[in-house]
Amino acid sequence: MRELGSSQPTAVELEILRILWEMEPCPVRDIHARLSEAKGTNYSTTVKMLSVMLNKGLVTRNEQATPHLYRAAITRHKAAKKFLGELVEKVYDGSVMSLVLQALSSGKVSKDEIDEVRKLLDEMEGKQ
Amino acid sequence: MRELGSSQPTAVELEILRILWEMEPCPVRDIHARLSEAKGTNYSTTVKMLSVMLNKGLVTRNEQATPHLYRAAITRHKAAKKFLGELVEKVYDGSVMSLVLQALSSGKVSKDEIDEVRKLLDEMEGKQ
DNA sequence: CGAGTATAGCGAAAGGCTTCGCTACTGCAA
DNA sequence: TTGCAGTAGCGAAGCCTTTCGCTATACTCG
Repeated sequence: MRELGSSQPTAVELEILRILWEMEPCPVRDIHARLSEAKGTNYSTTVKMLSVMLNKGLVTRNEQATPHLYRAAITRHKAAKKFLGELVEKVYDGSVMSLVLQALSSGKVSKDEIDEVRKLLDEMEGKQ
Repeated sequence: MRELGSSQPTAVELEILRILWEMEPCPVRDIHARLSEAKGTNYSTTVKMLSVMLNKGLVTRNEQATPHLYRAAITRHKAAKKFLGELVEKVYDGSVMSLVLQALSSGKVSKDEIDEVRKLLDEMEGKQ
C-alpha cells in the first residue's frame, strides 16, 4: 500500500470520495447505486475502484461487517485543502490572493456571504 | 482537431501552458529549455507534447516563422477560471464562498492584499 | 556545393486509470 | 443439500498520457 496522500485522487476516485463524504460508512452497493446513476458503469468496476483506492490509502473499510463498510480515509476538508493548494501553486503561481479575487469576481455571492468574508478579513488583520 | 476547451489540460500540458503564458510567442527550443530543466525530458518529448496540444487546440503556432513560434490558445485567466470552476463544483459542491473562506484561512496573505479584497467586496455590494 | 547542426514529425513503447468478464465465496431459503 | 442471490477479487483489455528513437527536412557556414 502506498503512503497515504502520496497522490491526488483521480476523477473517478474523487467521485467516490464525494459519495463517501456524504453517506459513509456504507457498503459497495450503495456507492455503486450513486455511481452508476451518474456514469452507468458496472458493479465490478465500483468494487475494483474501491480496491484500488484501498490500496492507495484513500479509503478504509470494516471487514468485520457483511457487507464490508467503506469510509473515506481523508476528510473533505483535507482533500479540499490539497486541491486548493495545488491549484494555487500550478495556476496562480502561489498567489492565494489572485485565486480569491478571481473566485469572488465570478459573482454568485450573497450579501451575507460578503459579510462573512469581511469578518474573516478583520480577524486576520487582528492577528498580524 | 478537437473543439477548443473540450478537455482540461493534463499535468504536462499545464506546465507547458504556464511557460507559454510567461514567454510567448516562443520556439520549441525555449519551451524545452524550461521544461527539461524541471523534468529532464528529451527534446522529442517537448515537440510531441506541443503537437498533441496543437491537435487539441490548446496552443497555436506560426508556421511562417522558422523555427515555428508557439502561443497558448487560452489565456491564463480563462484557464484559471475553468480550473476554479471545476474545483468549486467537484470539491466544494458549487459553493464559491466555501472555497474563498478556506483559501483565506490558509494564511499567507498580506495587509495590502486584505485591503484589496475589501475593496472588491465593497464594489460587489454596491452592484447588488 | 556539402557536412554538420537545428528543427519537425511519426510510430510505438511504457505506464496509469478505468472498465469489465469470469470466478469464488457466503448465507439463506426451499 | 442444493440452488440462488449478494458479495468480493483478479487479471486483462482499452484508452489516454507521456516518453523517446528514428527519420526526414531545412538551414548555416566553410
